[in-house]
Amino acid sequence: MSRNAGKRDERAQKERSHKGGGRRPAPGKRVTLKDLATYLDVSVATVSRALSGSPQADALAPETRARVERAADKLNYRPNYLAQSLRGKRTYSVGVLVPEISEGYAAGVMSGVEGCLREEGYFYLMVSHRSQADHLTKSLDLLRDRGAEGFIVIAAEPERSPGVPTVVVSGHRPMSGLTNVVIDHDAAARLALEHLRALGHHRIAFFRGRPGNIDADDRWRAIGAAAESMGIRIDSRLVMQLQGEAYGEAFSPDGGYQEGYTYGERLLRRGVGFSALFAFNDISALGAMCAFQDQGLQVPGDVSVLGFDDIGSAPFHRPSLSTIRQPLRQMGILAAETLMARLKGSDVKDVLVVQPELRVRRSTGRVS
Amino acid sequence: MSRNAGKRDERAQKERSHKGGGRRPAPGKRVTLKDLATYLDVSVATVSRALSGSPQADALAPETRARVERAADKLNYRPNYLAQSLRGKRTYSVGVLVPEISEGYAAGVMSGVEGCLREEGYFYLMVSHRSQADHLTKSLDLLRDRGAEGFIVIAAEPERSPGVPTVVVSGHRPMSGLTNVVIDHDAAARLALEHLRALGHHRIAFFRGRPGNIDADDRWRAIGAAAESMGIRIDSRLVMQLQGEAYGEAFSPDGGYQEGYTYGERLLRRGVGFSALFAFNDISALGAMCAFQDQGLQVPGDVSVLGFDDIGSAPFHRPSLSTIRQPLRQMGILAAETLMARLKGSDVKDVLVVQPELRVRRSTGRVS
DNA sequence: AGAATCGGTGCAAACCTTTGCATGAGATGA
DNA sequence: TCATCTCATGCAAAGGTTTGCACCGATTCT
Repeated sequence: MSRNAGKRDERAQKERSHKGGGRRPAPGKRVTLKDLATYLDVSVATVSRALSGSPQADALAPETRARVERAADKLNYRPNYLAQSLRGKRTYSVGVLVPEISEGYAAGVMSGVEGCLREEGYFYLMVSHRSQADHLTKSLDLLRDRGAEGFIVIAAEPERSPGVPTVVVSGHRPMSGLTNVVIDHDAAARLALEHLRALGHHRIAFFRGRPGNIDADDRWRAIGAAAESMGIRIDSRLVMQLQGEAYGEAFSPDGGYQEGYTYGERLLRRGVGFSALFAFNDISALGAMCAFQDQGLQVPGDVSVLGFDDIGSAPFHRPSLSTIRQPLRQMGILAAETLMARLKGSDVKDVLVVQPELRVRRSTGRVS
Repeated sequence: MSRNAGKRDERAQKERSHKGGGRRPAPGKRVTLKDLATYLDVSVATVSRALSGSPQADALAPETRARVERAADKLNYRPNYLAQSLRGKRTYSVGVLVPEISEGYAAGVMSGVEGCLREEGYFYLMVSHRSQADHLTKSLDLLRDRGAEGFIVIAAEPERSPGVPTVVVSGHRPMSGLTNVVIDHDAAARLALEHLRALGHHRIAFFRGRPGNIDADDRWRAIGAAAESMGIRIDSRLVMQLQGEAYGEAFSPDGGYQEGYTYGERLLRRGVGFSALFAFNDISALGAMCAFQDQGLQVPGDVSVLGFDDIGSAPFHRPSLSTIRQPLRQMGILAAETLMARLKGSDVKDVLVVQPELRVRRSTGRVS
């Protein structure tokens, strides 16, 4: 059983002809360092060092190293990730928490996150929190148990600081060891209201985000502030509070459109005049736009509609949708980069603000 | 150093008052089985068994078990996933390969996959393959190294059988140890063409899927077969081949709309008359619809447009889009369930066929 | 009373890798 | 020729868990 030393020549021959001397491992199983070691008749330590690429490798005889590399290649050795991580205490994976996997906002952000993480050699475990706080908390624990070195949380706010570096996209609540990436809501509100005012709108209707939504309150506050500073009066009868049942048992991605449609109709039925609607997001804006059109109104002739987000289909509705663009992908990139920096121990800002942009299309027009 | 037996009473007292006797582990580090064992003055084996929930646990004295459970609770023990997996050779995670994370088709399927996997206690590692075969192959290897017990591949086809149970959504190529979930393309083609013929359309234009698309060839074949059997002639001048640069360096989710728009215009410029368009998917259909409208045509008065997929916004365009519905979410559920079954060793079908549905809305109408 | 049985625990190996320290052989210098 | 140094490699522990087997004391049967 014990390794017998001083068999260099014989061993070398074995390797060349590999006629079962240092017998090849059983076919089904994965090749381990030990397999390689017995095959080459060296110690596992040597094999590990040869393959590690670490400074330790330089201490080895170049020839040995080459032999090991050849063998590893030939036997198709693949390091055991679990063992490596267990030993090294690194997993190179992070957890990503999204509201719902097929949700537009999250998907946009993720398109940025994904590329960045991959470049850094990180993998991610994804879980949807469905905008439920307890769900989120539990998932964070589960993922940390699972070795997540950090988190990116999208459109939700952790109750308490997770034990590891974390970036929250659209987070507002400051917390230690955590970075919030937020859009400048005040700028967004100003952009929107100034655009509408420039077109002559005074009586503006609003869709407020549903209560659980992470952006809802802040944005609404910003709208209030901007309106006040611009001398625009907000008529509470023209403010519709979205409910967003979308995350219930039977989530359906088109729920948002339907809700916009419903609230659009309801708005008209109130009989309070308005010439423009500033919706909470594009989806509800588009739903409302359909409702208006179905009631025989012209958009933007009779009523202008302004969305928020700038989803992919916005230019391809008729009329095309004017909206406040959120640079979702860029926010994702920013989040991922920041998390990587945090993981490397660089210290980073506690809050990163990105700027919205006004996209003027055809759904907003001069008041008639 | 060796554990001294026969200290029951003393030990019990320690536990109650835990005045540092079985000293609590250092605060910063995670609590391990060993910590628990020294704290309680039993062996790690016992602690493991008490917490394992396995049949072994029944062999323990109920009192011991309760003591361990209390302690685990008090010290907030969390099992080390890496160690468990290393030992047990189970990781309870699977790999999911999507074309692009924010892509509509994949997102729809994922919404089904996600819920099912979570219920079974599985996590998933997601990677996007960007429709590139080499990318896919490498990712499969990487994920397998990472402990993925199985794969769900969406909208791509592995070159060779991955070593582990796999389900391919929209896969066509049969392979050992692999299940394909496909839509019934023949039924879809018949549904579409019969609908259009019933409305009096004879001259029908088509968008073919871009070359790399996994469904493109099969669907086109099915369309050809259906047309032939129905005596409908396909004019090659009315067939546009989408290119789908969407997955290039600068992927943008709205690329598909733009492409549909472009090809819609091009179709008109050819000057070959047609009364209906059957597009490869909803996105390109909607793009084309905009192009037609911008050229002053009425949809469906002058030309009918039929999509494929039934994306969430389809009912909320004007006119609302008639389309062949693909039950994406259901396909995702099916895929996940099948993978779970495979992992449990049940034997499952090699191919699962789901049925498309015709959704008649307002973009298709009687030929004038 | 002695033997067989059984219930409750502990020991130690195994999973695979990494790495500090030790060891051995050969080379160099005095 | 012997001590010293260097270079290449091996030993063994550690990381945390699970589990087959062995063990010990107590009960039960004859």
